[in-house]
Amino acid sequence: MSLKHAILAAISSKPRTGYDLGKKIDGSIGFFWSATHQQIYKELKDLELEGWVTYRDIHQTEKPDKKIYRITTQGLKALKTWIREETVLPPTKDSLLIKIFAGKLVEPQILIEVLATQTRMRANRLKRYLEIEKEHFSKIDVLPEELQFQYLTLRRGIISERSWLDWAEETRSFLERRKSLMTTV
Amino acid sequence: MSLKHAILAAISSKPRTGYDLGKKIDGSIGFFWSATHQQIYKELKDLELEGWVTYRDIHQTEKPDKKIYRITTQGLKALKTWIREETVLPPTKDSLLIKIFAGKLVEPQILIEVLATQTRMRANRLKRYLEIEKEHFSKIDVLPEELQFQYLTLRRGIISERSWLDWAEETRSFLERRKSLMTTV
DNA sequence: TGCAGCATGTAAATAGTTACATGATTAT
DNA sequence: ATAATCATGTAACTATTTACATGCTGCA
Repeated sequence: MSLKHAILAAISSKPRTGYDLGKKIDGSIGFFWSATHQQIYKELKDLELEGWVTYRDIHQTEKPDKKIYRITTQGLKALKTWIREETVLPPTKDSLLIKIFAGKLVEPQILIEVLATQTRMRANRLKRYLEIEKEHFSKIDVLPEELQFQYLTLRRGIISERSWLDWAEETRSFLERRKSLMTTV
Repeated sequence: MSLKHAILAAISSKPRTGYDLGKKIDGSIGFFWSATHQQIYKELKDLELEGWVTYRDIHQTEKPDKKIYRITTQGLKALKTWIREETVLPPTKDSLLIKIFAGKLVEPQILIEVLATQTRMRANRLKRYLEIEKEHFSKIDVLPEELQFQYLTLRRGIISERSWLDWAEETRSFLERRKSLMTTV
């Protein structure tokens, strides 16, 4: 699929190690793709065989040696070509929605708790995103070009978490209403 | 993963064929899980071996024979148990965001077009959702219980498509600004 | 002493996609 | 004639997850 391209995009602005890519923090791959380190190492190996990336071995004494990967001219070309190709809508896969859908099978309180836990996680994520926005992207028009694009992907995260929380509030109030209906009858 | 549970949830309210589940229209599996028919047929077979669903062969003369699957008592129990278990946040995987992230590699016009195409698709999806809302869920409080829960998942779809479109507008205006900057200089 | 962070991987299993296959009916 | 709809599947491949593995450094 496009883990390949996610990696290419992430190292196109700045060479990185597989370990860095796996950490998913900062303005890297994490905003748009999730992958385990095992998968990333494998993909980097494949990308190297394909000639789309190269790496340099860095020997370290205090820490394990590492490989810094950079994109090649061919890799850059492949990435640019891919950008012009058709973009599919990401598939929907959300197990919380399965639970909500089947919600009448359990007591309202159960769903309220499930939703509350997810809300906490989403709210934390939003908070993290807003901190990144404040720290790194407050003066958007004087930012280097590639950071401006990275900011657009961060904005996607912020907007989408906010709207998730809106839905959660709507849903919570429905569940609370239902709960009180069931206990008063 | 949870295709199993998505199927259980979908047939818990009403027995269905694999074909029905694969169509993803209406108030079924499509709001929260996407899967090809091949995968669904395989999963149904596994679910049957596990004793979580049973099916009846329906012989038809005008159309191919079919199997109607229904959830078993064990299946229902398994589904209820699963609802109480920890819910993970769905992984982010959006190839459009990869393209935006690497946006400075191509001319602004390219990205504008890529975004416009996705916007059209998302707007259509939203329109479809709003039509379903109007047709099936306008009088929410007199709806049978399970439909109320289905409506919550539809609301998720509506809210999330709307917020996507908000972000797209923000992004489009950024790209247009950038485009005009590049052509005037 | 024990755990977190750095850094890289192999192996096995599960999940998901793509290609191929069949065959009747109904609508254009 | 051609395509779409109904309906179910197998086979091959690719993508992803989970479990296991190593070893050093610095901190509590």
